[in-house]
Amino acid sequence: MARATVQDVAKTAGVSVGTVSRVLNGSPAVSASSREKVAGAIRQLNYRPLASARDLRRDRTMRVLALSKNLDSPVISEAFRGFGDAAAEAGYVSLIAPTSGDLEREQQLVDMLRNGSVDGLILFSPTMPDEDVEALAEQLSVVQVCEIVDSEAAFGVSIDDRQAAYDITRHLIRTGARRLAMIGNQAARSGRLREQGFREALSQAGLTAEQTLFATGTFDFHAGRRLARELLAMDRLPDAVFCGSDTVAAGCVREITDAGLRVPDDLAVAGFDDSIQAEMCVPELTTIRQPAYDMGRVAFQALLERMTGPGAHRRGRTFLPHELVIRDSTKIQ
Amino acid sequence: MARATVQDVAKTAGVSVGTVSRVLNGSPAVSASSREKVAGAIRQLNYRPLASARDLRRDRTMRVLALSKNLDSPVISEAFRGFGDAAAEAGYVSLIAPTSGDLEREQQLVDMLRNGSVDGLILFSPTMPDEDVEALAEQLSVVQVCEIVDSEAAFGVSIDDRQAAYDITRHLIRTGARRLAMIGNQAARSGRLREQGFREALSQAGLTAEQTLFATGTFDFHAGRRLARELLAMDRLPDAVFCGSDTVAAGCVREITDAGLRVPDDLAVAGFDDSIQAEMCVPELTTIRQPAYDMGRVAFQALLERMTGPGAHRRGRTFLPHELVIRDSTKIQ
DNA sequence: AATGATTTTGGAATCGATTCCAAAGCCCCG
DNA sequence: CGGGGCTTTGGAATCGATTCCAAAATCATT
Repeated sequence: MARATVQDVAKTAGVSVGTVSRVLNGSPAVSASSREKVAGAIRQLNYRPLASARDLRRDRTMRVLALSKNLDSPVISEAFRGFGDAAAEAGYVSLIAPTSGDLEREQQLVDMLRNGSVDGLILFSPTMPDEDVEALAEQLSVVQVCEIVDSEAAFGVSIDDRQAAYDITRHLIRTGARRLAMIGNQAARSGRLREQGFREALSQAGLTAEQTLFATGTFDFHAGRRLARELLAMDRLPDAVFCGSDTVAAGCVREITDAGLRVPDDLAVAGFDDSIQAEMCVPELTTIRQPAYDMGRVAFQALLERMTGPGAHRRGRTFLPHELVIRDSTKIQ
Repeated sequence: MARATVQDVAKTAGVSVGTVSRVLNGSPAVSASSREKVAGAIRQLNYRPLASARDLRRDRTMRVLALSKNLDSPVISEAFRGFGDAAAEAGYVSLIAPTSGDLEREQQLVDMLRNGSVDGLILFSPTMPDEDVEALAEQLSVVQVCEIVDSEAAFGVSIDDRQAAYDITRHLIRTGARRLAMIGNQAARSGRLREQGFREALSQAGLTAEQTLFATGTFDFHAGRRLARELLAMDRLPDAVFCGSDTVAAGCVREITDAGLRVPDDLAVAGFDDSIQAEMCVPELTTIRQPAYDMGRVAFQALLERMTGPGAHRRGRTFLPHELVIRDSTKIQ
């Protein structure tokens, strides 16, 4: 029992393929009686228009794709939810694919945009070099989220990572910390911006970083533990450590606690993202809330504009407001 | 600058479209000189075959899709990694889309299989009724993972949830627990199987459940806390509580600890999944390891068989071995 | 050099849905 | 009843890549 085609429906309904197509696409130029006959035939044959044929003719797919390294990041999963909701409202199907940081896999997925498998692309954390992102955005509909290449061609949505790191570092200083350390991720552009904000806040207070550690491989709970161990091995402990993510901060807190020290009394810890991990941690983490859901929504809006909008593409970045969330992993006042 | 077509490439290379297509598809029936000319033209025009045209003609897309409620579950993200790796090895592109438990969204995504946007579908946690899954699997290539409808037509991969719950409950009993409680998720088929295993282990030991609580909305950290509060309000505390997920167990541990009680001395806690949360928890959780990555791989293999295999489809379920991971949230010996 | 076998090529037909154009059908009004 | 305008319809052309068939080119052999 092969798939029914528009021809089969036309024959069954006793009309022409043109009429069937018109019914399918809600054209008003169809009589009620034809509409009914076609609807009946469609039901009878369990007909669905073949996507590839439709896409070929229409020259668009009504599908958009998001690429990220991982799926298990709370920020990404939340941003994708916003993206997906906005996409659905506009009649688009949204898909996501993890690249695992593998360039070849990423290329294969980006090719889906190049070969018209999807109409638009969201990049969360590209592995490819910046100039490739730029070249891609030059021709096709691409929007970056969280990690943004500062480019003419590409459009991006994120928080102001530098400012956010600045804000939370200032909070650490305000609560009395003088010897500050940082555990960051230099592999990510956002990580470098956060380092910058961290250093600016310090130098503005007349301080310098006591220690800055950067993960080499993954930036996760275990990395947090490992790097915290290095902090604990220092001759004189810092007062506070700013971590580039909640997950890493949680690892940090865990290692400190296991060593018999107390957070925040012996060593304050600050995270980033305000993911569920910040609340699961004991003590709960002071962190920066990223408006991930909204970032996703805004990203889709920008993508839609690029896909359908007039020639003049909107460019540059959009920064959404972040929020300092103060909890018990840092000292009071 | 419109997209180049196979016609353009043919003209530029000075050959026919047939030859271009043969080069694209690596047919041996092309002379070296033609091959070179075509390769040059492709590079010059930056040509990519249009997916929709190719898919239409070939009647397949080399794309597969996975559907799940959420993205942020560690089991799902890991299973999808296995699925994606296996897919890539076979030359398929794998995509994932969250449904948010919304039936309409799910239908729209399932339609991607019906209308040939993808060749196969993996279902992690369908929202649609069982008979719909079955009807779908009757006609098209569908494989279930984790949550499996026990059907003739559908093929599925999971662990033996009943047995796993039985095993971990027996461990609780072995370590001295007599008054056991459970916090589960009756909304999921796997949750119901786990409840069954829990009860079987109890009755085999001549015990009955002291308390069984089920989440009504989401099954997450906060739900764990909320339900743990109910346990703590009982006249006489249970010895141990089996939770249907690590995340919920973590919430449970947190609530118990905040109440000034100690895990496992006052109340032992067991989780499920062996996700990173099990290690982030203090004390770390005794739990059941699901071979999520392998489940994903096996699921793709099954899907591939359904997509390309001969008429006789493999049916039924495949159970992969789980593993009891003993940590500090349960008593020793 | 001719013949046959083999390799390589060109180009038309095809996949299925959409769209455009012309023709047919309908309605209304004088 | 005829004709101008409107609605509705049929069907061919189209989107771009693949594939099949026949023709052309090449090669080998005598």
